[in-house]
Parts: sequence; structure tokens; C-alpha cells
Amino acid sequence: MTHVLDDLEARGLIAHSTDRDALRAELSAGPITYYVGFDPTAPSLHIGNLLQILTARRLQLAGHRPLLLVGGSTGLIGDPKEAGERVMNTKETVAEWVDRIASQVSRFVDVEGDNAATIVNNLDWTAGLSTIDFLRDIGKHFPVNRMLARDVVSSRLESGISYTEFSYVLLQSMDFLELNRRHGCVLQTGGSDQWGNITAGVELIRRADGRKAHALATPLITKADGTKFGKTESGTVWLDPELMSPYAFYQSWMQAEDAKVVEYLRQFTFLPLDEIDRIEAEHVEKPGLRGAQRRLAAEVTTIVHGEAEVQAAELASRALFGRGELTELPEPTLAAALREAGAGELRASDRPTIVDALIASGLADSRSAARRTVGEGGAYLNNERVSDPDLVLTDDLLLYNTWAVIRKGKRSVSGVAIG
RNA sequence: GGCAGGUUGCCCGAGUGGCCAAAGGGAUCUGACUGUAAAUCAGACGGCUCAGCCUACGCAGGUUCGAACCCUGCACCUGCCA
Repeated sequence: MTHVLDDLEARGLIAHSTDRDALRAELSAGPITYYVGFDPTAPSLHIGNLLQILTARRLQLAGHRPLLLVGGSTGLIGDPKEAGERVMNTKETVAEWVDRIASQVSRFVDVEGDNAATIVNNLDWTAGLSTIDFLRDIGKHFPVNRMLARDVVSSRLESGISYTEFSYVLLQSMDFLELNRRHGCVLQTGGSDQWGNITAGVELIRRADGRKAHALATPLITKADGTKFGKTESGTVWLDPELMSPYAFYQSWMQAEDAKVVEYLRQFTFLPLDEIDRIEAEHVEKPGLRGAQRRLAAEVTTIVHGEAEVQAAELASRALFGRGELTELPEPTLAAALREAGAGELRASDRPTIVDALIASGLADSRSAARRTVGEGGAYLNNERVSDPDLVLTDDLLLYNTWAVIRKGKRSVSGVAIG
């Protein structure tokens, strides 16, 4: 059987690690306990976090025991980022997000069995901690000169960084130490942006307790142009169906770039590598068929939202993006597809125009934007370009006297029900 | 506490009394080409009851026919000094 490190390597999931041979030996010697943390900076995790969850899952499938940490305390402090000081959220908000993220994350791993995953919250060991103890036991191991030399910190020295955020690394390091003591946790994984925080924890464990621990970082997932992957025109790709519909989630993967889609298949799915190689061969041969994108979208959406949602998303996508005439779609299919795509509602008595429809369907943010779209030739009603912003959507223009398929540009489709 | 500099649209950044909804770049959107891909080229990019009006250049006032630009106070940021 392939060593889990080799699998991770082959999937392009290892950007950095501490002593690779020692880590390999430790993983081979028997089940180890490892952890990955998520700070509650939003009510839901996004696909950047998904990569971390899936990596944790791969290790669990290899027999190791995951600890999934939700940052009830670190979320109150804020990991410094280059863009500048974070906005502090209230304790109530953070507590609510902790709950949501804890339940979200636990769906992706086994929480029963020999190597069951455990959800932990770092608020458990920081809430009662006194400042004096913290400074004596943890702070003593952190040379400020080295903290200042860290990239994130030095980049913030000009623009400013609060003591709060400056101290963040101590808390995350303490988490690793604490999990090492409580659960024998010997490995922390995370994104490469967490490398500094993770290795600081490794070092703290060595200094404080004289024990050895490991760090493993996944690469930053990028688009072909090198910018961060995981944003669409509408923003972050969320895992929570309330923040992003399964259909929209599915579509965001459907629109993956040719140059990257195979990489994503390796990183975000559990498909065997030889099967991905076959998909790649077809993809290289006929990229226009978008077979790799279709497969990627189906696989990842299954992992996150389940098979039923995938079928609905596929059906809707085929109906709305298919070559066939919209008029040939049976009404139930059409209605389901449009609901899936986030259709809105309008009243016929208000004599709604194409501009109203663009807004109601969620395709335009304002009337100005909607008018602009029409003016640019980017607005379509039932796949026919509309050039008059004042066009009223009368009965005869609707499908089944009710539905209007509204499209903006080539890849944003939604609709409205007019009753 | 003192002194100096700063706070501009989604982001970066120019503008120092009228020609400013505000240069330039990025992001984003649309069109052409395509395959729900990329690259390229072109256009758009505060809001609205849209050839006009309203709101905007940290906040609140003031000077002026007229202010993002001048004055006063306040807040925050950066640096130097104490």
C-alpha cells in the first residue's frame, strides 16, 4: 500500500514539512495523533479550509487520529495578515461561529471507530489561564527579536500591528503544546500561510518539554495566473449551503481553468491517481468537452453537499447550459433548474422589465448595473439578447406563462417566476 | 504630552479652490474570439424616477458665488522626541 506521505506528495499537497524521513518513520510506526485548526472568522468554512479538512481525512483514512481544532480563543485574537489589522468580532459572534464550524467540520471525518476524530476548542485551555502564567510558561520561550523577523510581522511594522495580533503566534503554539500534552499530538498540518505558526509550535514543544513534533503544510491553491483560488465574481466559495447554494458551488468548480483542473482533481477529490491520469488524458485530448471540470464539480460537490444535490445541480446545469431549446424543457425540469439557480419572483401586475428581472434573479446588484448590462449587450431573456432596458416581460415572452430564464453574459444564468 | 506626516471610490494610488463622480493601475463585469477554459483586443465600472438629479474624498462645523482641495475642532494611523 502506498505510504500516505507519498500519496500526499503525488497529489501535490505538500508544500513544506519538517524532517521528512523522521515524519515518514513516525507515520509508519503506527497510528499517530495530528491536528489542524480553523479559526472562526466567518459563519462558514470555505474551500481553502476544505483542502485542510480533506488532507486531515486522507491521514485519517491511513489510520491516524485527527484532532480538529476550532479556535474559540484564537478567533478572538486574530491571526495577523498582511492586509492589516483585523476587525474584532464580539465574543457572542465568535461563539456562534465556533458552533457552526465545529458541526460543519465534523461531517467530513469519522467521529467513531478506533481512530475517531475529536473536535477540540482552544478556549478550553485558555479561558482560565492567567496572564502571569501565560507569560511565564509560554512567553518565556519566544524571543521577540525572532518574532519581529517573521514575514507577516515585519511587513506590518510600517503599517502597524496591535500587541493582540502580534501575540497570536504564542496562542497557536500553545495549542500545539497543549494537544501534545493532552492527546500526544505529534503533527500539525495546515496551509502554507500557517507554516510560521506551525513551526513555532514545534519549537515550543521542543523548548518547553524537550519533545519532538512535526509540521506539514499544503501549498496555497492558486489559479493559472498565480492568484488565490477560491473566489468567484460573487466572492468566497462557501461550504455552507445557506451562504452558497449547492448549484452555485457546483458551478464554481465547473468553471475551473483547463490548466488547473487536473491539479484540483488530485487535491480536492479522493479519486485514485490512476483514474485521474485517465481523466487527464481525455482532458488533454478534448478540453472542449469539459469532462475534467464536470467530474471535479461532481466529486467535490458530493463530498460537501451529497449526491442528491449533485444530481439537482447537474440537471439544472444541463438544462440551463445545454444546447437544446429552452422551450423543449418540460416545465418541472425548467422550474427545478431555475430554483436551483436561485431564481427570484416578480408580480405580473407590476409590469416587470428586464432590468427588474436581472435584479430579482440576483444577477445584478443595482438598477444601474442591470441597465449597464443591457446596454453592453450582455442581457438575455430565454437565450435571446435583449437590447431595450424597458422591455416588459409580458406573458407571451415567458415559458409556460411563468418562467423567464435570465442570463448575464455567458456563464451566469438564473431566472424569475412571474405570477 | 510635544512635533511632523497621513486618512480619497472594491483595493492600491494621483489630485491641493471651479474644467472632479475624481488621473493611473489592479480586481470585477460585458462584448468580440471560444468550449460554462486560457490568452488577446475593445468597452464599462457610486446610486437613482438616468442626456437630469442625488450621494461621495476619516467625522463635525466654518470661510467662499463655488471645497476632496483653505480654516477650526475631533477620531484613528505612522514616524521622531519626551
